Amino acid sequence: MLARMSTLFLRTLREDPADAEVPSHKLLVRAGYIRRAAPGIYTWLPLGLRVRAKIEQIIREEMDAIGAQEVSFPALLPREPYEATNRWTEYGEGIFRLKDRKDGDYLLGPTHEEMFTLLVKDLYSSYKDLPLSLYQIQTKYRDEARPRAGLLRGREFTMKDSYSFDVDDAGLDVSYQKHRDAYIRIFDRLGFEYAIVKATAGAMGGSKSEEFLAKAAVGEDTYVRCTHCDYAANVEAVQVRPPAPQPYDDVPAAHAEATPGTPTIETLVDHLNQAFPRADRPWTAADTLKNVLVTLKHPDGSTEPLAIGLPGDREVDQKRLEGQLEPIEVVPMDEAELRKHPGLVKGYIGPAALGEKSDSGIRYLVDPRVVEGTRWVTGANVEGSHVLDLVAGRDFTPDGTIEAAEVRDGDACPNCAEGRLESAKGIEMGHIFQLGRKYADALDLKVLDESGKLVTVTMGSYGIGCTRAVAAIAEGTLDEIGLCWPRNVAPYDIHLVATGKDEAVYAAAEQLARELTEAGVDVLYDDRPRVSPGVKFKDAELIGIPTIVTVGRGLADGVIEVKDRRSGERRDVAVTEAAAHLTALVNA
RNA sequence: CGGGACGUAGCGUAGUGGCUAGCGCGCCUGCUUUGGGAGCAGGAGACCGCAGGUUCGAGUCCUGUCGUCCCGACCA
Repeated sequence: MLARMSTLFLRTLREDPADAEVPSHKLLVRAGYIRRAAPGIYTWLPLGLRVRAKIEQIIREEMDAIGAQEVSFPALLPREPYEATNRWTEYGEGIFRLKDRKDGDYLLGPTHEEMFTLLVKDLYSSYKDLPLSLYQIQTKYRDEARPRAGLLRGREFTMKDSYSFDVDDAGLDVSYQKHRDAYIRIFDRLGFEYAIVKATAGAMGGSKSEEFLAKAAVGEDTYVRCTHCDYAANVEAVQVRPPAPQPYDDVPAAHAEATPGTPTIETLVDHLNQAFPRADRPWTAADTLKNVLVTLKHPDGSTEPLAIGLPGDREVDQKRLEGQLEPIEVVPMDEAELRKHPGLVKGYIGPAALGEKSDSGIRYLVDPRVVEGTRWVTGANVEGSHVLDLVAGRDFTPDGTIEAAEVRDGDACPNCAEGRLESAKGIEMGHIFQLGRKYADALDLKVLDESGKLVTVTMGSYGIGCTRAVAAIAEGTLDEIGLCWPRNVAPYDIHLVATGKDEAVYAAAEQLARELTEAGVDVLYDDRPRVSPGVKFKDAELIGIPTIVTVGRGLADGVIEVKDRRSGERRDVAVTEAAAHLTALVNA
């Protein structure tokens, strides 16, 4: 494949677009890969389309290699399948809905679990047909509240989504592992740094789930990894390891004390240290039990109050909380709602007024660190009063535990004894789930087993954001002067620049381009006759093809210049050797 | 949905209520130039986001609306 800059549909921009903030977004627009068409919706220009196609091809090859078969569903979908799984409602405003001329409901597919499930149900009915893995690379639509960072979070994007179908859990484990292995090969080939982390299942439902995160400062996901073992998890999925129950025989009975003017943890700790100083160590926020009230909003519109008890030195992490409650939304309880529970005194709420068996009847869940025997200072449910020496399991019993507290750097690793957690940001590039039987149940996908009995199929779901991958790879590889593609995804193998106005230069460059193309090397040839060398070099660096070859003043000495875009290293190569040298370089 | 910033030519921008809305990049024509975003000369290109309003007069002031970016909320 040979493309000529003189005719390529491309216009590079000298300045950053004003509406872009993230480096990959700026450069993809400046270098002429994409153009914004609408909020979160992009037009793909020739260069961008080639990168996307290369990424998709790598994904395709690795999916085919594990025996997954490619299909293609429509993007425009009827309402009914999504009704059966309740996602027409659960997805809320996140999906684009439309009507046909007969007033029938349609949607632009945000994901295709239902369609795959129904297709398999249509065609297969025996355990002998399984296992089966199907995939598609297709455009998805999600009406994001806030599209951002160019391609990183768009409202239209392409995704490879695949689904496995197995007759039992052991089979699902195998299918999951095959996909996991394929993903590792895919992301290795795509050429960027990533981490595999434990994840929550989110709106997809299901149990076991892992994410592939590209390491990036602009990433929207925060994950932690252990300094000691190989534990890694999205913060949403971190499960705190509860400490052992503590003996409390020598703890005095709980006693309420006057703590006037202490509605916040900070004021309370100050007061404790002044009024009730301890001999061994000062009071800290970690000695207090903070009770936070939230309102749960169910997809059907109903609401429910929830109280969360956690150590006073930790904030509630709403993402973590919602990750476990999905599709329920969580909002802080407002004043009006709080007033409906007269037993609750803002700033002085304590466990005595909480719990399903209490007067308030509000479900009370605590952080896993609040184990039996731990002693706390907490609200006495009276203005200006707190209870000291309140012992979990002795003086109060919560309705259960919940992972709602923020995860912090330095927290103990849930997996090993020694390790500490440290956090980093990442871009979610891939997500694999064991869905289990959620969709098969809802849509009645069953097969006959060996004994002629109907069994529900168990499924896995596996996604890779292709358009997001374009941005994430760009983000992870770019430098101060432009894009800098890994060889496997670069739009062309060689950027060939002819400088000057000497006819011989263009003739030599033309011949080299031809030789390379015949050897199967993709060449972007800058043949623009009246453009100055500086412009050509800047454009080449901006566009970011890994090898830049210049035919110019060296030609008189029989050499061309070969420059590595990333390292900037350059070397002269004899014209006569050039085609062979470059072909070997590209295929290395 | 809340907070902030902002909408002027393809891109980046200037513009105390007052002449024909200015500049740079890019684009077109001609001549010169050709190893680091060239020079000179001449051109084309803008219902100043949209809709109302105030005013003798609005890019400029007011109201509304749409849209963009950032932070938060939300979300593979």
